[in-house]
Amino acid sequence: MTTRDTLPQYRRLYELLRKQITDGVFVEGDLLPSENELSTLHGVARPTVRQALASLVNDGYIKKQKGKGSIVSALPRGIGILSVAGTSAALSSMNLKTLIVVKPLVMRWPDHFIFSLPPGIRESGCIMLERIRLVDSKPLFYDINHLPNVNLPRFTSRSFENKSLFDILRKDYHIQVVGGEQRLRAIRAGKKIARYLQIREDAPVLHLERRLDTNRVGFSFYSSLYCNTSVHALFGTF
Amino acid sequence: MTTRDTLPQYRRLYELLRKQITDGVFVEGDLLPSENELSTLHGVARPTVRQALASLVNDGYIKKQKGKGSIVSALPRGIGILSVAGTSAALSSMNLKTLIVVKPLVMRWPDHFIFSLPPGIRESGCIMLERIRLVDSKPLFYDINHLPNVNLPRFTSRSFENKSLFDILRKDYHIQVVGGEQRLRAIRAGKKIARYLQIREDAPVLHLERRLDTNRVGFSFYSSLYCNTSVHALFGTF
DNA sequence: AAGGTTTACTTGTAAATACAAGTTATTATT
DNA sequence: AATAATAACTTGTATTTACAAGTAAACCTT
Repeated sequence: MTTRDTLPQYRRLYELLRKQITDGVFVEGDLLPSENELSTLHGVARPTVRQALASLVNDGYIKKQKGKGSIVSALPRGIGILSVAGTSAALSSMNLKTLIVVKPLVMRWPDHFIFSLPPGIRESGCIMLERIRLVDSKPLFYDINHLPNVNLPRFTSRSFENKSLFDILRKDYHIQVVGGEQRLRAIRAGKKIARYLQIREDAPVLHLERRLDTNRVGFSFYSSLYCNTSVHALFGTF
Repeated sequence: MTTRDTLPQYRRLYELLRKQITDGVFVEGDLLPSENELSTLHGVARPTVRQALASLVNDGYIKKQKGKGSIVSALPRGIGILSVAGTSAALSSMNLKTLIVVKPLVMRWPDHFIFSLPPGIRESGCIMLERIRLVDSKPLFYDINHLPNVNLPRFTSRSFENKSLFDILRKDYHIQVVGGEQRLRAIRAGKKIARYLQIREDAPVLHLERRLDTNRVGFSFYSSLYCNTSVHALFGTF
């Protein structure tokens, strides 16, 4: 059970301000109420307010300037690559469609997996999911995801059409990405990648491999993404 | 009026602990001294210690666990160019050399710069710096940096041999990167890039363009980096 | 010896207070 | 009217104090 009643005050203030920003109560360039104002407004001490604001800075919602105030940043935070968010969030403004290449499938972990697996994970196998993301009807990403096959009820029967894997994990399974590791390479497209992305063989392709760590201890999942960057660059803020 | 040339206490403690971690005084899995110990050791209050530790957490050097302590994380094994801080740490363990292609040079900003410049920056020109980084005597990346030519005394006469631009800005000018924007592409190496990186023309190359925002208002600098990822992948944690 | 309990640590949250330092609008001076 | 000084804000740094909550080892009890 989640302790929403016992949520720390600074966390509650963070959630409130975050919602106000995402809901458009404050827009880019706006100044938040000053720390003292927020302090009296919500009946907490200034250090508590500062703790909330520090989290907002950390997550890229605001920037602070000494002597001036807390300035709201641009909302469409294209995150994606460096921060903790999925690729769907980064592309929300675009005409994005998802094509399922391989539906969620329980299988054995690959023998030579790029990342080392935590103990006890390999035994129960993994769930694999392959998708192609289309932007303006042209294939842009091809991504392969591997998740530990532990305590994810009805996962394989879920629909992943035009849905963010991150969102499904967060909303339906209360799993949040809290960090991870990534490796980036520019490679030549092989036969398979060239076919999926509809590009020439040997065309340069971005290959991004990621381990996504979550709030569930020992639960990390893995993403291997191939991206045709000839038209769209991968874009991100951090 | 003399500007205070001393760092804030929490910054100084951050630098000290950071150095001890990168120097191997503390290795992965070690516990740092407790907050109270650090407090009495360095003669600062615990909130000040916590401020320093929070920065170390933010930069990925440690992880904190309630009831246990501050646990030193593993240093990035690859080329940690994607992390906001701690780039030099990743490189220090490797046989890294830097070759200056173009020494820091004051010039006009390029007419068609990839990023839009803040107001008042274009007028005073920019400092450009081109380098090639060699790992095990083989060129790995070629990077072009543009910095605003404002209030950076003696910058052009500094040595950048085997030194991180981030470190010099942070330590000598109190400029810290607080965020930014990046664009990633996989491209084919042109003549110039192929020569600099000693690879075949048309070989796939990673192109990373970044705007680095700092704690100094209006002071952003820019980096364009070409990387041969055939041997080493670009590595990052988040 | 094995098990649970206590105790002494650790970090997390929160408050009140103080002053430094940057920004901006107002006021006073020239 | 233009300029300089001032006042009234803002965030930044730092201390002290207090208690809550998680961890682990020492301690008892069985």
